[in-house]
Amino acid sequence: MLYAEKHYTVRAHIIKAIAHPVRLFFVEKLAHQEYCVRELTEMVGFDISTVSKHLRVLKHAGIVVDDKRGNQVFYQLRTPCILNFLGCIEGVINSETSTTTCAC
Amino acid sequence: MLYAEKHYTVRAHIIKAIAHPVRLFFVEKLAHQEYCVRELTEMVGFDISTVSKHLRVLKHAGIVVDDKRGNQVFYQLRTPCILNFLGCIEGVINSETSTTTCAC
DNA sequence: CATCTGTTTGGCAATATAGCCAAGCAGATT
DNA sequence: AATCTGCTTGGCTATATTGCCAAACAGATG
Repeated sequence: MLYAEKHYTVRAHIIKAIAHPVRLFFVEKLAHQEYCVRELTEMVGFDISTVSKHLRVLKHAGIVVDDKRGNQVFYQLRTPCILNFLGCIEGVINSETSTTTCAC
Repeated sequence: MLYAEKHYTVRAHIIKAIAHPVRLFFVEKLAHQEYCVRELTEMVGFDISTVSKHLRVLKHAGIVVDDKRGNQVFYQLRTPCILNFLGCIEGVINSETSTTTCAC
């Protein structure tokens, strides 16, 4: 058996963190500038507790960092290279033929 | 609200397809050569029905293609750029400081 | 200190996911 | 046709995820 489960579990955990519409949106927003929880909440229209939990998932995965200033918590993308990955997803969406190559 | 839910749902669906240890392993294996279901099953040690369902998830997401030859079904990576994405995940794992840049 | 804003946490219900087994289907082979 | 191998599908249980509400907590401000 060639399958090193732990190796792939670690990586899958990180990928899973961005495998949700709201969290994916946050990753893109937080790539350009930092936002506090309330601002992000207004953007997506979910309950603030839901947003807080999504941000915790991203933080735990090492994708974003938080910075508490006053009574606000600002989140920011920690690993900008995640964006390149997202370009790759566009390739999957746009490719029509089999075994297509894409921009990234 | 700036959040275009459908746009992100489509992309999250694709990412979710590779956000599982076994499927991530398959993506890497199938990038180098095609394998049939039985071969992949032997590699991971799960029930063949479980493996078949994982492959269906990858296929539905447009990440792999299948090719039936005789009574075997061969799977192959359809969008090799997915591999670049995985390099990015290594960056997340290895980065210690905040807002790190990585290779990709 | 009381209160207001901003955030997190706990708990719950609804839904989705992952694994196995059993059964079904499709080509091969005899 | 019977059977064998290879794969998929259906069904089930266990677990994980996602959303909300309510409550708790932390700084700010009055």
